[in-house]
Amino acid sequence: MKFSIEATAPDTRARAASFTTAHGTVQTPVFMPVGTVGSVKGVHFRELRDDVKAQIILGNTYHLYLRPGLDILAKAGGLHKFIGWERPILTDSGGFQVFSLSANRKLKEEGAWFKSHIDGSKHLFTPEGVVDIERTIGADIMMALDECTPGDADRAYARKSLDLTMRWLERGWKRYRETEGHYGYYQSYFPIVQGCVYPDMRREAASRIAELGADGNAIGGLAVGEPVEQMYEMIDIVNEILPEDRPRYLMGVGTPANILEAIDRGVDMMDCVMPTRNGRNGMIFTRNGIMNMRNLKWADDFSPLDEGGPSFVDQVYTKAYVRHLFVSGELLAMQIASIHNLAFYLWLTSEARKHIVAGDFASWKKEMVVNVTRRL
RNA sequence: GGGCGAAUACCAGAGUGGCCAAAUGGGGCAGACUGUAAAUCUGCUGGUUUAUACCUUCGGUGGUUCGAAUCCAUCUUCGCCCA
Repeated sequence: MKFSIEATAPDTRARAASFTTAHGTVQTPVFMPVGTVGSVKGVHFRELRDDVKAQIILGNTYHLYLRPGLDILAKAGGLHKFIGWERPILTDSGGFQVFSLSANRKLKEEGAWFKSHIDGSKHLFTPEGVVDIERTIGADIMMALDECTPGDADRAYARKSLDLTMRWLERGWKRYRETEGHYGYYQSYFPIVQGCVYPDMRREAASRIAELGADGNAIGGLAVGEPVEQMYEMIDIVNEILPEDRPRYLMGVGTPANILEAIDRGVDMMDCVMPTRNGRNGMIFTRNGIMNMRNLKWADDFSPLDEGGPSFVDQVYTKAYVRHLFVSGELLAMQIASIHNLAFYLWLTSEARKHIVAGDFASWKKEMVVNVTRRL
């Protein structure tokens, strides 16, 4: 994977860069829409590409493995062909499901046993097996299998969890190095720094991962219950160590303000379900603040959803109409909100990039964090 | 003209002497959501700025009773049936 830095912002770790995969080049900082089961919920690819301007999207190994299953994905020629998305795809390993489906899984040295949420069947996810699955999916960026440690874990648990994640990483990395893509193109493999909220563990994990020399490196296990200031502290600590000449991916984060703070601390890639999930639930993020579209106050507000916003839905639809759609439970409400929020997130990261290049990122960020946090 | 039945909070609809400010559903209002088991979940929804507290409510009026949404009388309205 080719990674090149075009500019760095003074007094911060923020940088404008780009990396190139077999399915194209991605300009960073970048927000990556989440398409767990091979679909960014409610958003057509034409909208995703032309309106949202998504450069790369996520898929999920656990979900895709269960459905449609590897046979179908292999027959289709990989996920890109199956879903009709020609740009880069990153797959999460199932490590987050170790966290979010904790009631339905059991961790062993060999790997993570899951009880399928669909039919109750049992499945073993090993670090090696996950590489194999991600090879079959054909993701441009494959994530290592990890345990996403809860943010409130005590030291003892975090220690045990990190050690397991690191042992899994060695195994997954080995399998990655011994195998090749099934479809004739190169795939990257990103390790994930864990260590909960403990600086020493984070440093240790980051150091060991830095030595691996992977195409890019990820920070996981954040925004999972710990205070936001602790999250920022961990990002700082880890990014001090992770190599500067490789993309850094902060997994699963976050709010618009989180994203700006992460970029400030040297993060290049981010993903989160927030713009789509919260969008479906009526929340609209804008550069002027956050709106709950179900609120009565929008009932007769006929101004555009987000005047001057980056998406066509921002100009075409009024707040009053979008509120009406949400209150009425219309599908269109969720589509509009998802398109808007994703377009806003992508706008936010591309705007951050512009200001990094222009050299005024720090002041722009400071003001923008206040704006995007406001409740309208 | 006669007979029967029904009237409960924004709506629908339980409740048939005290545990009823009144089930449940809908609607309404607000909140949550961070590598998606989420078009989901949680609160509130008579008034008193807080309430395990008080006040006002179950078509109207008048009774019975220590106590009535619940029993009695009567009126009103609506529905069904017979003329």
